[in-house]
Amino acid sequence: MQRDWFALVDCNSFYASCEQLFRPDLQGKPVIVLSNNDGCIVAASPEAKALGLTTGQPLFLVEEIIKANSVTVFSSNYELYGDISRRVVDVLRSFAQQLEVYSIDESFLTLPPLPEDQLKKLALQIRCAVRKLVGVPVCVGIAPTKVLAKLSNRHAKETQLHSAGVFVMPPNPELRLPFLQAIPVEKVWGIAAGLSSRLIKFGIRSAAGLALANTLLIRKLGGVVLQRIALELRGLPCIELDDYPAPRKSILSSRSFGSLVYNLPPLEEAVCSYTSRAAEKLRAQRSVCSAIEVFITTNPYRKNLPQYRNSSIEHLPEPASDTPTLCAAARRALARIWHEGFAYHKAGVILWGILPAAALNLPLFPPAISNRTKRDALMAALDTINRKFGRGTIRIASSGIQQTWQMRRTQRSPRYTTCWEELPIVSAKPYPTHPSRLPSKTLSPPK
DNA sequence: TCTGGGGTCCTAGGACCC
DNA sequence: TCTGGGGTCCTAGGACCC
Repeated sequence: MQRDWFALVDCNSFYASCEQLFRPDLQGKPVIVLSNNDGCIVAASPEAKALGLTTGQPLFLVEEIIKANSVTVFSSNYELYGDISRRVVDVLRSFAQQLEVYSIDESFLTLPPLPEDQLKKLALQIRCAVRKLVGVPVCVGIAPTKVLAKLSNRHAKETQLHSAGVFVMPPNPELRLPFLQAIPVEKVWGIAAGLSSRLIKFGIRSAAGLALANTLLIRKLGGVVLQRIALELRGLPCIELDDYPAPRKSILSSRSFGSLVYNLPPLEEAVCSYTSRAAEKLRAQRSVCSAIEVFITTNPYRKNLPQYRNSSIEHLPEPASDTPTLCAAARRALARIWHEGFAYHKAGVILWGILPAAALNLPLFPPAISNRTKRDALMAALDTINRKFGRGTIRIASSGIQQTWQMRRTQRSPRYTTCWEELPIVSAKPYPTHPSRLPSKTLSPPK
């Protein structure tokens, strides 16, 4: 029986593409997007990559390249990227039997068992549809397994000029072998520095080497995880499509501060603010949590300053999801670990012991209007208002007003598609009579 | 001066149970 | 005098992903 195929659709330099989408003047130019707090590069357009700018580089190390080449720099704008991502997924759904949103810029699709040429045609249609309906470029890799689809997509990206950004892995394993031989083992999905150095010690250097390696050796070097990867490389699907993601088992919210924090009050504000965000995510998946962990840390890169990091877990008397209860618990945990005399650089909270809210054991004879009912109603109202008018429209007072610890986002673009005040303005000019006088597009951010 | 944030899965080892 | 074997659950830590 012929099996379905897997397609991996991956947006090219996604965050940079989102920025270019509303700034046509930046098409074909070097653009980078920074991590939270404007710290590292998290996305670079192909033109920026050509200058040597890559994901993960700290900004301050590449300032000269940026200045010398007039690279356009953006702070991250997750409101925008999240919205564009949803639009891409909407388009992809119309092509897929099943779809798994793997990350903000990647989705796996299952496709029916079609001949190779038809698969390629379908891949081209997907690519064109996303480009036309949303506006961002994507590459499509198709293969019999997810691990091979990842490699296929990588190949499509690397050979975009003559592959048109799509690639279908040959169905015949023997024809795939030369392709796999050219791929270094550390480029395979699921194999990072630790595993690859162990594999290389045993002479397994390429994807083909891993596909053909002895099963016992694979098991010894990387357990069942590596074995699954090896089988997938041989074309045997072991990693299923996850089209109904389970609710999160832990929820983390953390940030580095815009500047170092020395005192307890601003640290409490930050912890309450992150707790509010985590609680919001918790309620969005209709769950409650049983414990909350708070962690704080100094800046590990500042070797000249005294270093300290610690965390503490506060167990709740009964599972909860309301912001005031969780904030109170978080502050108790923070009080246990805070020490004077350190320059704090980052804090965060993690919600543990997550259960469906519906599974809560309620008292046998609850009062007509319990405290829980009131809290649930209050939180539902708060979430509704914040969804409608923007995150943080209503927030708990202990998360602070000034928020001096807030992260830096000095170069953020407008939230073009999710905020009424920041909608792009398109200005039209009288149509010129001669083609040589066609104006460049004048889509511009609002002033 | 300046170095992100948010997850998952697996394994080993200990506690505990019958 | 003789003191097993097999299972589950939980947790911490590691490795990996984007």
